[in-house]
Amino acid sequence: MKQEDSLSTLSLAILGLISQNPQSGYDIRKVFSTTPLGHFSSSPGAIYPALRRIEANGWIRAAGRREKTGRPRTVYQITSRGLAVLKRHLSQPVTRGHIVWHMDDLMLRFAFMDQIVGREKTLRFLRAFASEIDAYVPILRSYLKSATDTLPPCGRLAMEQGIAGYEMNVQWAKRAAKELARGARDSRKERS
Amino acid sequence: MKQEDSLSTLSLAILGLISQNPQSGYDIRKVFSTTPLGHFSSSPGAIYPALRRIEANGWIRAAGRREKTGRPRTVYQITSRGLAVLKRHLSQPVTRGHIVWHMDDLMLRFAFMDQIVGREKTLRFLRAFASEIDAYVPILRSYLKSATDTLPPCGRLAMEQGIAGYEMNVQWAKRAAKELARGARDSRKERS
DNA sequence: GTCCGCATGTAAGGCGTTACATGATTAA
DNA sequence: TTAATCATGTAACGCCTTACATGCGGAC
Repeated sequence: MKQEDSLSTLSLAILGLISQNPQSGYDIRKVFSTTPLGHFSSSPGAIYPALRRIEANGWIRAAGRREKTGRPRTVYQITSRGLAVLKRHLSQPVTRGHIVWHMDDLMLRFAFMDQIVGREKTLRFLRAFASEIDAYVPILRSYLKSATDTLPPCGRLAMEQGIAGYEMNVQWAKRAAKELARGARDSRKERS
Repeated sequence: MKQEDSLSTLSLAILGLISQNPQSGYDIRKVFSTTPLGHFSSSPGAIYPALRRIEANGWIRAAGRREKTGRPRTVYQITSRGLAVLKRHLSQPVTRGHIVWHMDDLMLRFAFMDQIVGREKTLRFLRAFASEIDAYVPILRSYLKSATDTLPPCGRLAMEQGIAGYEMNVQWAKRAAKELARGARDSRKERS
């Protein structure tokens, strides 16, 4: 037993990819090693055991070996339980803890969110993301101000880099929300 | 045997802190849990074993238990071998691999660099950092352009966030280099 | 004398890394 | 046939996480 709703970052990436379309371990490795999503593992020693774990939890299942072309592959597809877990994970609220310690997980959630839980929730996510950071940045700033005398110059600059990163994320999230909202309006228009 | 020159991120953080001034595991935990450097562990199960490993490598040594006030502490100080390892790690060239997979290590290196290997090398580091990213961003952009049709909208936006982060880092590095160079000039003037 | 905070630790488990191993298929 | 590529795996190791344990000191 275990299998709570919690997903490691790698499991999230794999489950998200498989949810988009069924694929094999090799396919996933290629995505990780050839696309910029590949700030991930991509090593067989990470991927295949992870697939086993996810399968053991009943979140994916092997759907037929081998293609017509020849070499045996194992293509996995997501199960309904897997989809439920993914949805739950993607629906988690954005907390300060996520902002500070799990930014990578947040971005991954965002990347899959639209297709799994819909545009509406994605927009809410972006707003929560931006406002959590907005609340956090002043704290960092005030720490920086209070420590600026005791900090070595490079320590201060390193902190400024961190703050600049957070501010960039706020700007990005606002822009992204605008674009996605516009996209939603457009597609409503198209449908009508 | 092992103990090559490679330092895990946590080891680097700990060794760097101890190099600045001798301190105990508890001190380090406080730094990690109370300052924004604390996107690190801070849990005893991480810190104390790490201190043991570092000590076993001969990079730090316990320098007297207990303060005058009472409670027994174990204060560590860096050894000459530890300083050599730290210097070697901080002197590594900046590669694309570091940019993509180990940005946290790079920033940590930067934070300690000034005091350990000097202003000159720190400036060289910042320039190399900026130019490695400058060379990488166009690759990301061209990938984005080529994949923009097949990517879901959120996938594209997530990639844009990554690119924006890299560009922010370039700007930051240039500004930081300017400030540090100015600081160097000023202190030369003061000395004269 | 009890309770809380300081300071250090340990044990079990999970997971990623590196490196090696294995078969099967296609191209030369 | 040999080599290269596809596709999947395994074993050893390192290290972090979580959770629990322990002893001492000061405050009331």
